[in-house]
Amino acid sequence: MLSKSCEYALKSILYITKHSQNLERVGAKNISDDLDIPYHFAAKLLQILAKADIISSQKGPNGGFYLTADNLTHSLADVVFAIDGNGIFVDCILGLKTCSETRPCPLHYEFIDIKIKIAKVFEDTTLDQIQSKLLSGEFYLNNLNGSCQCERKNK
Amino acid sequence: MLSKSCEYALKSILYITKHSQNLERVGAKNISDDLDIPYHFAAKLLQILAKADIISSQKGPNGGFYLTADNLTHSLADVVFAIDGNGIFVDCILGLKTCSETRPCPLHYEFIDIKIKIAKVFEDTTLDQIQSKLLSGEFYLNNLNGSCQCERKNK
DNA sequence: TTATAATAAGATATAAAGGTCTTTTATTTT
DNA sequence: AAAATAAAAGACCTTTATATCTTATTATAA
Repeated sequence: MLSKSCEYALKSILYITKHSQNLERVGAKNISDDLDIPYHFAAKLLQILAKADIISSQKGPNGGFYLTADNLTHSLADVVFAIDGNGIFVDCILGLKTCSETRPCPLHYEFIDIKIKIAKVFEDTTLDQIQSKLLSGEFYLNNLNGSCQCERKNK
Repeated sequence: MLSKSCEYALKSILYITKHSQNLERVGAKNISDDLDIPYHFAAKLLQILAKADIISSQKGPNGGFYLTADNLTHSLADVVFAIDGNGIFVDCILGLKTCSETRPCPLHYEFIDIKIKIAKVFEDTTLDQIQSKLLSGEFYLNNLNGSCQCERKNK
């Protein structure tokens, strides 16, 4: 559905949203540790998001990533678009480039609805709107450790 | 959304459904040519579908792939399952293994609905039900040739 | 008994994912 | 103000997974 990169990017920005109020900064290390994302992979994705002005960053001691009031107005659709592009919102389910109203694939009409729904979920989820929900603790961003963690690497 | 393998497999079985009535046989060559699928890739996928009893095959001259009355009762969900597994129907959008009702990710409830809808489309599309629709010619399984075919290989 | 077409195993290419190292910039600390 | 340090930015490399190609085998109809 989404690339690993995009899953990581979404989890990361949700993590920042939860852990950074009032321009507090969160380090890439914290993000990668808490969400089980390879450190340099997370760093790269955060760079892309920062360049796209979706998140803000600060170098140096006590630096890290944070969200300005403007950043908080972004939706998760902006993140998906920055990492994976708009494929999930528009591409033909059978991968046909010329699939359209005038030349529909056999699943075209059914998947128009689904793709609109998917787009709606991501577009409707803006960071400022979801922040309080995240803080309430009723949602989780990481897997359980221990028993269920089938293949945990020691590094 | 789906793997390339799965896109190819779905297009192939829809092609067979359209071009094989009364146990007529369709060659892997025809399928691969008409749908722009690498020949041996198509052949491998068709093997998997044949082994899973989703399609039928016949070796030798005038051999090929075809659909029995029993094959025609299958849905596209069976094809997706045989090639990609059930991930698209059940996996967490953020890739969390432990995401569930009791430990939901921030997008869990929104995507439950979407995944059910996706499953429903594939499950509801059975080959016998879609066959007449395919024969009517209102749906397309391949891209247009020529102008739009950005990077056509000569082989 | 020959040509045809599916079956099968395995090799190669390409893309995605993950890792190493260096550079830059900002903040401390002295 | 200068030096030390922390953390992001960036270039590049390795590994793994997916996609594609090569070659050989087996079954069957003519």
